[in-house]
Amino acid sequence: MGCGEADTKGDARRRRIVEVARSVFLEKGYGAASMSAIAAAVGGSKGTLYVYFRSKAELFEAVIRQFGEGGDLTADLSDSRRLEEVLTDLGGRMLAFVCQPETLALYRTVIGESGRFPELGEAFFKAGPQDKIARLAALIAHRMDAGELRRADPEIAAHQFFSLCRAVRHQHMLFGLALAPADADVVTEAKEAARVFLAAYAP
Amino acid sequence: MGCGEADTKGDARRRRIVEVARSVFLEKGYGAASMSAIAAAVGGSKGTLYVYFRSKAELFEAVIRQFGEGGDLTADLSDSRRLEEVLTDLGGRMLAFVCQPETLALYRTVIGESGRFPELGEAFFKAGPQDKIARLAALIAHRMDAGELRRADPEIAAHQFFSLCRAVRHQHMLFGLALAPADADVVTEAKEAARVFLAAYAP
Amino acid sequence: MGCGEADTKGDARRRRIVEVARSVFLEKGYGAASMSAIAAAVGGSKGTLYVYFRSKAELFEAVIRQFGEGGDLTADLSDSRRLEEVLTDLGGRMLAFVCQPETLALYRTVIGESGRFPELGEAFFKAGPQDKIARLAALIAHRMDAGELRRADPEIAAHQFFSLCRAVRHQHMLFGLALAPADADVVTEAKEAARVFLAAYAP
Amino acid sequence: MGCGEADTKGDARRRRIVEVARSVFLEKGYGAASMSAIAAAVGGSKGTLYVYFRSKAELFEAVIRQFGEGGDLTADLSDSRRLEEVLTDLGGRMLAFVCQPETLALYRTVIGESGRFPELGEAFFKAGPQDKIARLAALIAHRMDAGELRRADPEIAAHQFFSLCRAVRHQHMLFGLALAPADADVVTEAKEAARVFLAAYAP
DNA sequence: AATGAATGAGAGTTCATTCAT
DNA sequence: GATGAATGAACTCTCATTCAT
Repeated sequence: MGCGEADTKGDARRRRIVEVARSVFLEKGYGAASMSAIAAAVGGSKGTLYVYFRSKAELFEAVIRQFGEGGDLTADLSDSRRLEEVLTDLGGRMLAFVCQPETLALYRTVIGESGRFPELGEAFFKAGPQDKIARLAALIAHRMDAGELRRADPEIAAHQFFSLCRAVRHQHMLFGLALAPADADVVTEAKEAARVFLAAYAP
Repeated sequence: MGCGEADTKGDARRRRIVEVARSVFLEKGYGAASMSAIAAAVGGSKGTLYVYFRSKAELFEAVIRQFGEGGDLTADLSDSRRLEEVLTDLGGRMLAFVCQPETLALYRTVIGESGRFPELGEAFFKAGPQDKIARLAALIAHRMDAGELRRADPEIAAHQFFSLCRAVRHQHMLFGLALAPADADVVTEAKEAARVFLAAYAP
Repeated sequence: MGCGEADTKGDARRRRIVEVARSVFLEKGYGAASMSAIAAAVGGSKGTLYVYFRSKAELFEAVIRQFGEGGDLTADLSDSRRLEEVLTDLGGRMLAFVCQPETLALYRTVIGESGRFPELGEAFFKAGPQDKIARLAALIAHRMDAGELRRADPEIAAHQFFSLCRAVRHQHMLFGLALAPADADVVTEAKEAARVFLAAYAP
Repeated sequence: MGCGEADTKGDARRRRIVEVARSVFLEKGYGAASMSAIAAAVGGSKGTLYVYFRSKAELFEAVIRQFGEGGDLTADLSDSRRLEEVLTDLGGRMLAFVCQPETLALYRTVIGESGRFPELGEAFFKAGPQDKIARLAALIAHRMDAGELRRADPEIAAHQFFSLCRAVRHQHMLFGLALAPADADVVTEAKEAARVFLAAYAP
């Protein structure tokens, strides 16, 4: 009453639903996750889910949107370390994030449903990968300006760097062919990606 | 009976079922594809499907296994063109293949279900991508032997090259953010991948 | 508080609910009209409906009861016009009223639910048709006394006249086979009903 | 096997479903009759209903269509009795039929849903009342030709006669205000209708 | 008096699967 | 081998109703 912000009670409930739904969706996939199962996991009734979300698809979307915030991958423009170090660091963190079981499960689910839910793939991409790519691209552009990198389209370059990071391990994991990497493996792969990238973009 | 090889009639039926099921699975995804729909598309009865496959999952697996054969991506070791040309050609063909709507749909479906069907992801990977990577690795090894490329792990290099090819367009398509590329776009992207790759692996 | 008659504020609210509920019930029918929809149309919350009415059925009943007041069909005993004219006039007004979309919708709804809500059919009939029939019967009795009509049961005669008015057009409309009649059609049908009636009851 | 007509087994099941569904629909009305209840009454599973009918609405329609066949109301053109007798007989049979509880329940249900299922009202009317009216109109036309009735539109006349038959008792029953009539009451009302009708159409 | 979050039963419908023919 | 009718469980979603605030 008289407070500045909000409907905190309802919001808390809503947040809790999204959180629980996330774990169910990621474990079972969109199709196999039932609203009953989610309601049971939340500890409420099915009807309540529909008080907060108009449909299963809408709940799923909320899960996806909330997920984009994960993975703190700030690329600091003023970072003064040698570029190789910066890229290895950034690539390593990104790779460790996307190899986490939960992230991987989400990635799989979103890709699996993108054909039928086009807005969903878009929402996920914009909430997650796009942002990270944009920040890396800004860093790359910065270093191009500084003469440390050959001039080229920084966004394409950013895509390439991230793809190189995910070229082996993550690709295998996507298909269930590899387990989560140890920290050392992540660094090795990021380093290798940085090496290829820097050779190609040396000024 | 009395023939040398096979139960040809039953085999033909089986093949037809797999073929039809593929199109249904790819269009709707595993969860949303119903056995009824498949039976109707085959032109037979639902019961018949169960004569050939013990369950929906088994039929799905058969579909995946049969799929690996697509995409003629032979990398000819004796190809005498300059490596840049060979890579651009090969990368372009690979990219064009994986951007086809059907291939993309399969890719999505397999990735989407890999968490729940681990053997399936493996079966797909082995029947498809692995083979192509192995052939490219052989080519790369050959050129390393010839001194055209710096010595390194040829399999990792192969993964990197394919990842570079798929870095932008295919990545976007996976999430439904881009339409299928024109032929020229494919070539451009393959060329760019070859450029980065060759810079990194110059002897 | 402190006023002579009533809880006027609550009464106003109650009246408003009934009014809004009517339109919803008539549009959707009893079964398909949801309390949510009614609450939304009223602009209040679902809970409020239950403050004024113990159940959906009770609200429905209130709607029906309030409806009888429609249709100004006074039959003036002292009307000195020729009986044919009076009947045509009266029959025409009645027919026009019952062919109105809202009246028709109510009629359908009440009839549809009369099997399960017997008090409801009765309430409607008494609030609506019965009254009109009684007034017509009084008029007919008056004219019988005056020797203008053969002596007979005036109530049966009244029923017959109204049934004759509704014999064709309204009957078709009930089943969705005809649209609302133009004014001229109404007059024609009322005139025909008066003709048959007068021939049968000529003294 | 090798028989001339039909799929008798499936047809029998289908007929049984329609028959059972009819009793449930008439007892509860369309909205309140659930597919579960119908399945239970049939003694099968809900899924089976959907083998024979694509939806609840379609099953309902089948019920209505099958109902039209009821009520043997042949009007024999060569009937040589006096017209009054013929009409009393015919009107009485019609009235007895429409006052049967089951017929009345159907009538109510169809009218109640006609606003939302316009094709349904039409289907019912064409399968039932229309036919009876047409036959009576033919009889009336025949007697007009014979000079026994004043010349006029025979179809309107037929509507009027049936409406006169239903003017009192049936009208009350529709709203749950009267019980089913005894046989004698039916005859009385039919006779009265015939009297009014003949007075109006005397040559 | 008014709210609106919460409920749980039950709606119509679809499905993978079975089995007698 | 092929069928297709039958099943019953599970699905998403809606509803009338209640109750703490």
